[in-house]
Amino acid sequence: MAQTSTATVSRVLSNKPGVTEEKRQRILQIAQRVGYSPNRIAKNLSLKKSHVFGFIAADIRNMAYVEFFHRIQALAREIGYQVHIADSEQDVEKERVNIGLMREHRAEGLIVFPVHDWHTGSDLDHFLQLKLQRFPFVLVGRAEGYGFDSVVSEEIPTAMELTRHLLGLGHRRIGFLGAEDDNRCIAERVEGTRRALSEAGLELRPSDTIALRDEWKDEFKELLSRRERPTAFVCVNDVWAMMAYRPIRELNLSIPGDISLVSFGNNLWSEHLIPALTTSVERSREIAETAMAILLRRLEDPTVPPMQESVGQDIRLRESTAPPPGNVSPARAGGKRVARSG
Amino acid sequence: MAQTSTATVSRVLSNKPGVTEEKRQRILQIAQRVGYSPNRIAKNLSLKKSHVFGFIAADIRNMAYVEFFHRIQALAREIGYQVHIADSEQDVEKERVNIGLMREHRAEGLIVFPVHDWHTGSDLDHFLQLKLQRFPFVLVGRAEGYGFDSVVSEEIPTAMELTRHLLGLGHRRIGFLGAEDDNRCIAERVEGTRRALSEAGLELRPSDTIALRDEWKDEFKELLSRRERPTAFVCVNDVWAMMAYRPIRELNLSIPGDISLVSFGNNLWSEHLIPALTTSVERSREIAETAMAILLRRLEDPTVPPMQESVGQDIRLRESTAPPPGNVSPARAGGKRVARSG
DNA sequence: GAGCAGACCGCAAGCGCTTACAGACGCGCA
DNA sequence: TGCGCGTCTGTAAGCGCTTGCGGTCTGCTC
Repeated sequence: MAQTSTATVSRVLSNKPGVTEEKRQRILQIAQRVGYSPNRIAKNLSLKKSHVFGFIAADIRNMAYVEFFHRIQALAREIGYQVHIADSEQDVEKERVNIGLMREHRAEGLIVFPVHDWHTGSDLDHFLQLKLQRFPFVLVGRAEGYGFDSVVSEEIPTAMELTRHLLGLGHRRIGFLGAEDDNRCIAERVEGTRRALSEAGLELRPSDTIALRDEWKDEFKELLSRRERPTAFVCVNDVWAMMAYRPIRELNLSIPGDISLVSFGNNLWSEHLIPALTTSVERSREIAETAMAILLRRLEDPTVPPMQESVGQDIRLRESTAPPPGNVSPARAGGKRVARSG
Repeated sequence: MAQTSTATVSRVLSNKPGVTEEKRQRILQIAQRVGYSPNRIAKNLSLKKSHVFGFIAADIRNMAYVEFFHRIQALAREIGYQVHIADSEQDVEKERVNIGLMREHRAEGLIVFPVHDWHTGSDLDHFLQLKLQRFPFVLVGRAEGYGFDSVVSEEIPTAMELTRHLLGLGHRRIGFLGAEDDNRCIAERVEGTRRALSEAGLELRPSDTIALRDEWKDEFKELLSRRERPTAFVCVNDVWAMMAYRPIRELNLSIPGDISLVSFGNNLWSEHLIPALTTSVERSREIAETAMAILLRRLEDPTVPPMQESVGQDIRLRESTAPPPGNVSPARAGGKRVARSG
């Protein structure tokens, strides 16, 4: 307090009207001089608003989040919000306490990548409770059947599109790398592959499906060594695809000469692989923006019905796909693929 | 307030002694029943402690942070702290406002990856000011000459070790990929390479040094096409290394047959490349732990002299290095490299 | 010159918690 | 019975801000 009341100071520092220009300047100057920094904690307490959103990640180390988080963060900042981040480390229990913590910090809304996608038993109690209490939150990455606000990436259509690309090149036997049952997202990728195949009167054979397991590499090599084997694989993500390069090479098979590979979830390196990998790419930025939009909408009107959005993925055609050996695709006449994209 | 004063309630909810067991139980039960969630904001205000550390990243999208951040976060949580994260987006001005915001939120300490490593002009004013005000903060990733608390990754020794590995294989002309002058970390990598070479009586020729520029790829190919050319390159990071694979391949040269490649900063995919890349790997976890330790130390005793730690990097020998063509290394008798590691 | 609107400004209450302090109570002892 | 002491509990004053309300002052109108 320099020469005036705290009320006046408060008014100038919050840009409220009703203060003489002269006083305003004087106060600002003093504030500047003494290096005054307003106490947000007190401000928030007083305003009964925290200006905080919570972001709860199932596993923060999954880089897939970085772009997403970056965008959320930027959007939040634009409207003067901070985002608190918490890591569930793939543990439902931690997820639960994270939610509790966020509430203690009076986060005004939550954006969460849940640990589980197929909720069994009590795994979703905490979300149901949130919903019950009208606490604004949006689930991302995993669709839900409980009327939660959510945004997901379209897995089935993407899988179908990738598979159709292979079918279009002339492949007739297509396998799947990295299947898992208890993960909805992955299950959907398998499902999409299956559907596209069955559209073409083909099927995804169980024996052509390699699941996540320690011995996958041996199984895979064994599969590749058979006389009758797939000429292309859909990989569940590009880490799997990348891992597949080596056994294929070790069997003296070539990509895409003998085996074509497509995968999900473009990471920035997949274009640098040799051959560059054909992948889908999640529109993280758009997902983030959608999630934020939903949250804000919910905030301004808690009564709107559940919002469930899905955003598509883009396909990047690169070098890892070509017609199967001994076959010339209807579309192209052999030779080296030149498609490129970033 | 159920049947007692707020003071008593406060005491039980903060696990303070001096409350009859009976009352304690009753209060806990009521709290449970009404789903009471303490207001951290008020608590912090009252305690005059925020229980918050700030983490300011130069560019959050740089995945190199994920492991680091994860660890910081975990450590902070263990002692009941939250960490607020801010993104400077490679912009000093944003860095400045981020610091301001953190102070408004009364963060008790800051961990920052500064935007610039070689501070010029006013780029470090804000840090000097922090130091002046005894505000606890630690700079990471970039060494400083101003007596700031800091922890860095050892670049020069690592570069020397990588280069010595190449020298040990018999390489006599070694180039550098991705040089940059105005970045300390990169400059140190160049410097380390240079030193190791001069130890061996060799030099790093300017013409063998490819800098970050749009035309780097053409320059690189031109260099590779000369009769006299390097037989190995040190790459400034593994994205560069990965990008180098292609032009080398396009010239029908092989890795490591014709050209050996080593690089810095192992990302999880570099082992999946074909051939797998020999790289160094930052001990992110250790860096995080060191940074946190320094911060805590400073917190408990603001007067200790500046702490500057450096943590080493590990070298992962993989497949991208071999003796130069027409040469048999003293250590090994040709053939295929089998070194492997994760 | 009295009355009044409007612009400024300060008082003080209040945000939800903590905690120093003092009161109430039970106990043992002289 | 009276006193001192230790234990438990409530009162109230803050923490640093916002803001409704009422007071003061200026300048205008009639």
